[in-house]
Amino acid sequence: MLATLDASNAGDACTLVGWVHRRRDLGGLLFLDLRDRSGILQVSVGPAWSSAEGLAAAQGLGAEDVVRVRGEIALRPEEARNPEMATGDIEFRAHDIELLNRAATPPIPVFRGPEDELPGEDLRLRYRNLDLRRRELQENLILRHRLILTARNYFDRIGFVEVETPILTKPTPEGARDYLVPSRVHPGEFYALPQSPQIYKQILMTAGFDRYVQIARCFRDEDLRADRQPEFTQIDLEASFVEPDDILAWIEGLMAEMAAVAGVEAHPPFARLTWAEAMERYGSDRPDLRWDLELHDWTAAFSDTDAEILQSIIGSGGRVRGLRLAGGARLSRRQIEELEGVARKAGAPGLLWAKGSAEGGSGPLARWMGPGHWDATGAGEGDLLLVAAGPDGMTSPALSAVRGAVIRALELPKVREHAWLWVLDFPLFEEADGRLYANHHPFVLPHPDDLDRLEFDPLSVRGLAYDLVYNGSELGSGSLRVHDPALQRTILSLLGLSAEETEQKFGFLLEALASGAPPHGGIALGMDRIVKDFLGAPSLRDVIAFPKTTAARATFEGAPVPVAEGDLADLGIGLREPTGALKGAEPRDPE
RNA sequence: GGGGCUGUAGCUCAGUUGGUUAGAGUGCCGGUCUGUCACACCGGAGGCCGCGGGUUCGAGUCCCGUCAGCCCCGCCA
Repeated sequence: MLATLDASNAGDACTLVGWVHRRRDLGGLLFLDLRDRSGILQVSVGPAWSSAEGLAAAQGLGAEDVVRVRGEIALRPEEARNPEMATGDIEFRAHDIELLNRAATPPIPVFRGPEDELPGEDLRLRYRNLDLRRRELQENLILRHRLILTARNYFDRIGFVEVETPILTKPTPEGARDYLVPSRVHPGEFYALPQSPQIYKQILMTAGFDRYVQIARCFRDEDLRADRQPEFTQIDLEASFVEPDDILAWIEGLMAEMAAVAGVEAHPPFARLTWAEAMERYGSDRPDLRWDLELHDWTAAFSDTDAEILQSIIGSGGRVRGLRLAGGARLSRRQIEELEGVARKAGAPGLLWAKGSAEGGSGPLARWMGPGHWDATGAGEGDLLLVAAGPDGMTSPALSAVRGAVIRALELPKVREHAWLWVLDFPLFEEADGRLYANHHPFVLPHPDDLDRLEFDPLSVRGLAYDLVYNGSELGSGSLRVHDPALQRTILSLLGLSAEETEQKFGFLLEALASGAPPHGGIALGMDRIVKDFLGAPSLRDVIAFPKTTAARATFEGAPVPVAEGDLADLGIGLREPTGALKGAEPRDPE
């Protein structure tokens, strides 16, 4: 490894291999920066120590050529040392140079000068092998490797067994769209790629693998985001005879070890909020607690208001909630309008605001406010109130979005650099289109205190579920699971599944639960997000070797692609609109 | 499915109100150069202005459509 060499190696004769990173030809003297995974070492080529063939070979080299150099490690002359460079005290005096493989002039540069911008992301993905030669991406992937290794060692040490589960699985009726895989042997029938190993790991519990872990690849056919890829990696685990605190403690221990590897601070035990507290104080189920700004409920204070709009909202069960920003009055009208835009985008009809001033205040809300209201909100001169009124389902997401925006607008100081948080007791169900949906998935164990309300007030039932949140990013999600087949049937029927559907779709799970299933629970952590957030990288693409584009394409190899009619026929598949399926990705080198 | 931003030389970008022959840096090619390290200097090649249509005497520039990349909403049990 080139960059592990230093002055102590001076005088060593050896052979080095690597890529030509850059060439500086001074005429009589010529320098090559030789690169490998470890870094860069300067190779100097000159008539005093290089063969005529070596000189000639060096003159013909270009960026990214692969070479083998025979020579000797030497201390650089005092005045030619480069303190900016890890190997800047030494150089490699080449005797002979052998070109192992010529590189075409790279379409995107691997070398990046101090003021060079990165090439466009489309090109970086199209020529991913070149992009991956850059030190930054190499370090990201190496950190990822070390984090996975840390996790595997950690779980091995505390008695977990890694078990692989199938990639060809059964389609799931709820949740994300499945990637489907046609069966050749059974034309017209399909496997699905797993959205997670959820059911398999529960079945492993019934099989007696009481501590299971897997670095599992998962697939969801949904639209992408900067923090969402269609295939991703989870640290997936499940254990029998556990309480939530067991899982939380294990994960806190894991995160402390992984964070240490990445140079991130994580000091268990982590903060805990119930879901209800998180929604009340931050309007979000994954609040970023690097800032301590909280929402307030001023419904009581405004119950006597003359503002008809507030009166009618309060009268219909809505609440008046908002943020108080010390010194926020310095925000301009225009900046506040931008915050209103943020609130509207998050579903609020608007945002009421008031600036506190010596004259009594200004802004649309201020005209409805008397001294009692100012006292109740605690706002004084120079402060800003941002208020939303309505049902919690509207004000929470709106004010959460405003909270984030105003933190940026006012550049509020962080109270901590690394904010770890558990969010507990999520509702078991949510309601949409007049029916129930599982909030997390249908296997979450209801909170024992709420069990008696399951059938007549299901929306009030909490689950024994927990999310791990780091700096406002959801890193993991888990729960205790239902192990009683009767309870599981009840929950599936609440979700609208008939007895027949239940048997057809989940019969194998229910059968396993009826075979002597231990109480069990687990969690799944988003491996890609952990690496991304530990690095502070802007996108998951920076921590995945071969990511997909936002349109779920792999542009390096060019997937997906249309397939030949005959291949489809073998699978019993006919295309409805063959022309539509044939547009798009073209093979890269169609020879 | 919807909204937004971007697309000009291999790469990163500039290009005025629509007006002559579309520029810069870098890379590439050729040359000079013995201590460079973003080497320096001299010379050169390199353009379907993403693609298609429209408006106009005239379009890189305006309009419509489309493709690609990115960000967001929906979606992500």
